[in-house]
Amino acid sequence: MITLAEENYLKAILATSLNTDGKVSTNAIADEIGTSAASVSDMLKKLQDKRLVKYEKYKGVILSKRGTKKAIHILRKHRLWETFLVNKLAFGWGEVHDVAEQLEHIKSEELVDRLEAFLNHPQFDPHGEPIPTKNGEMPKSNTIPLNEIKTGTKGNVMGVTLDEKTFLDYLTKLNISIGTEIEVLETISFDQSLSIKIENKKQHISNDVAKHLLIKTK
Amino acid sequence: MITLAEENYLKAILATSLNTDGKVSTNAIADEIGTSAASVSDMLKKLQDKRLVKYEKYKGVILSKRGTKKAIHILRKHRLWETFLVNKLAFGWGEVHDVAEQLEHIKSEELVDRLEAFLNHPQFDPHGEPIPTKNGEMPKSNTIPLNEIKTGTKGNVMGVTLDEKTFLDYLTKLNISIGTEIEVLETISFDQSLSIKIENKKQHISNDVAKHLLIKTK
DNA sequence: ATAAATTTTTAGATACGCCTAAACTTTTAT
DNA sequence: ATAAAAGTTTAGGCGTATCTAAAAATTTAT
Repeated sequence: MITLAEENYLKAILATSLNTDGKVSTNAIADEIGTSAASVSDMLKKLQDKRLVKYEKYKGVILSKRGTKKAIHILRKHRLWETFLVNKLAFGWGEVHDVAEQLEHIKSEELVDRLEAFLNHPQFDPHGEPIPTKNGEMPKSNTIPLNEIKTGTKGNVMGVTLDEKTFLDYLTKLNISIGTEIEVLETISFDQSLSIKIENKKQHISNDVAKHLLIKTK
Repeated sequence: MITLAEENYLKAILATSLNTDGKVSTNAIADEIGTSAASVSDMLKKLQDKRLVKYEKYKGVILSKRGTKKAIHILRKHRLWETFLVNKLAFGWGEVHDVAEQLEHIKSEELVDRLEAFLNHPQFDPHGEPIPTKNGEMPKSNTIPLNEIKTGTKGNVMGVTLDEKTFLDYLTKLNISIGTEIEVLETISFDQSLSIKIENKKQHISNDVAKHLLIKTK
């Protein structure tokens, strides 16, 4: 049996390895989880014993095949629940993370499969992140950040790459949500900020905002 | 903070006190939870310290006001989730209990309220049990067991009072589910068994089955 | 290349929740 | 009324997961 704490470690190792690509350090995991390096050391030994990670003292850790499968399954559940919360229960973008963090640990294959079907087999969650399939594959999306699309072209918001409440609240204020059509009218060369059109209304956003919006052009 | 184990004890004490009405014995709780009497003793002391129960050594335990509120809230979540699983995810009667037992511990007032609204404020769960309101009130239903209704009258199944897989599976076989209309044709005085009519088909059931079917007559 | 700084591990403690065995209360039977 | 039976609590121990402090290994700087 795999415990709740162990599941959180696997998830943290996966998340960290996606950023750094490769072996993950004890401290990086401690930061991600918000615990001490000592606790991480302890736990890595246990995960090693259960063959969920490959761990060498002082050298870092990577997920084993089994560990990767487990971690991706947790990620799958997390993103399906987030989709449920936003699409069915009308939660706001920023409010779902904590609840999904609890729901992702519910153990029932049947539940996950039925939930996925109930949501009509979504490929991406409300933040635009890919939802792993039952087999652990990641759907690839052909989106690009808004600040990289050509002036004069239109596209639809498919997701965001920043999960901060202040950012998501600002998007709501700008009337931007998943699916919103945006046209880039002009790019200011001075600060790379953008003039855009949403539902026939002209608006102006910083490059910093634009780069976190994933757009699918037609 | 109230732990998962503590929540399970509160739920068990509530469930047991509903059957026996009054003080609950250590052994009764141990049976309900499936643990030793010693563990129960331990835990009752902790719950006492947290003012969730009123406990006197060797004399039994009852829930405090705060404990009752907590326990009813857990029951509310359990029954709302069961309703979700059956009504939205098309789970069968017998399959939902274990999953609901996990879901009931998810902590988020917002989630519970939105879930309730999403389910259209149901008053009874798929087993016919009342779902406590946000204030902790229990909806009253005017149902009576099938073995107590007059011969020759009709009614609809509103719920069951036994939550055993073999029983629920047998009901499925008999074509009985929530809402099914049943007419009592005859009661056999020898063994109190019943001849009934469901969708124009005559069937015969034991008194033991009939007494666990809650009927609402028109 | 050696010392200093950083990172990581080990050691020792604590809280939770469970267990078994033994001791103690209460209830039941004679 | 007393002994036996049943029920309950205490004592001691175990596994999980966490912490702080100290030791060890690795990396960085001089």
